[in-house]
Amino acid sequence: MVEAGLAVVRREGLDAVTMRRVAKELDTGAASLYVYVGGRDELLRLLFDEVVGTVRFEEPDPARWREQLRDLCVALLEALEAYPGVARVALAEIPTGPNAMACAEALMGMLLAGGVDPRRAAWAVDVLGLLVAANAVETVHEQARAAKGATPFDQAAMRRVLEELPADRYPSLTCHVDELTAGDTRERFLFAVDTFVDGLLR
Amino acid sequence: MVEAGLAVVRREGLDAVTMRRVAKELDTGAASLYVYVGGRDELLRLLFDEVVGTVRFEEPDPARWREQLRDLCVALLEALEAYPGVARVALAEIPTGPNAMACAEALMGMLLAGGVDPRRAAWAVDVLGLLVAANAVETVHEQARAAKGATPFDQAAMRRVLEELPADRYPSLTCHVDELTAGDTRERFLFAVDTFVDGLLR
DNA sequence: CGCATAGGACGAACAGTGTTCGTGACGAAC
DNA sequence: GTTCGTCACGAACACTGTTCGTCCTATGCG
Repeated sequence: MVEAGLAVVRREGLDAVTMRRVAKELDTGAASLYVYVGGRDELLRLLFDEVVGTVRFEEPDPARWREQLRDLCVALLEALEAYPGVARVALAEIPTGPNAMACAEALMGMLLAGGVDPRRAAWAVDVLGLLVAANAVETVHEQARAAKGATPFDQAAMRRVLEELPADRYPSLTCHVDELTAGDTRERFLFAVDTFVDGLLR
Repeated sequence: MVEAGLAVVRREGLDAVTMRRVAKELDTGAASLYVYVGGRDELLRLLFDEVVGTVRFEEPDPARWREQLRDLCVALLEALEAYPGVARVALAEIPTGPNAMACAEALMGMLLAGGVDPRRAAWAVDVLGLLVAANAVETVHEQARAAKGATPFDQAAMRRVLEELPADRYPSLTCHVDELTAGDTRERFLFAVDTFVDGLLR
């Protein structure tokens, strides 16, 4: 059943995951699903945890912790991007599924291995999760627009908006249009994670 | 009309902002709204920009730029928290309203005043916006649960989840329950912003 | 072997949602 | 006074999540 839900997400996105749609995927009626799952929200939570469960990670190694942390964040982002919209579930409420907890455990372990003190490490786990989820959501919307509209990237639209801004009221923005539209989502995501970890190390 | 929408948001949250509900607030029918606004999405965009427009900020001052940046982020967060759910609009797509752009302009100006090079500053504006929006969404959900359930804070629920975790599979998490549940949302938000800016300064 | 009972499956219905269409009413211009 | 155009809006459409009550099956029991 989770499998059927994931198939729908992969093909048509999270919004297409309605009880009737998933039921049709299983050749049954919508009401039958309520025997196995409490409701749509619970189904979405299960889907999210299943997606998070697809990422594999290694034991924290003090010698390579930063690389490991980076890799884990990227792997998480890629997993969430493969199932468009699922990241929104993580923003709706703090995930507490077993796979999500395993991921948090790994993040925490890596930060501790890096010598970050427990308090800052604990809060950093939260922030990193937020960054991954928020970035995944943004990427998905970009993909959706790319698939529908003519512009392959959202950068063009953003550039147009910036160029039409009055230069007298928005001097800093209009002076740096190139910088503001530079880089793809992956680069920007790595920038966010890397500078945040930089900050963790003072 | 935006005013009516904001009144509904303030009292009942973003989910209560339906076309029929806003129409009733204006003593008219839902169909009449489509004369002034393209659809629900556009209405939500207008609401978001209006909320962002309530925050006031000063000219970037190289001597106090970090304090100014912090204050602006906090002001933004508080504005979004006052209108529960509106922050979700910013996560659904990159805001391009005039007030949002003015805010981005101010952020960019402060970062540039602080000597951050334009490229990193441009990307940082994005990340800070994401952090504010994501944090606002999280706070709202906490407020909603506090208003409905018995637990005044979500911390108790989180603590319960952590304490029921098997210690052998989640050693780092179960060892640091106190750190993971410490601090309120405001503290955690300031931590995120401050360490990110720390990272910007190497 | 026959029957009863429990449990899952599911059609229909309810109360909503965003959006559109066609009708109506009101006011202004000629 | 008549006509025209613009705005207002009730009703309808195609959906949504969820629940209720019925039906059918399949298994355990006598």
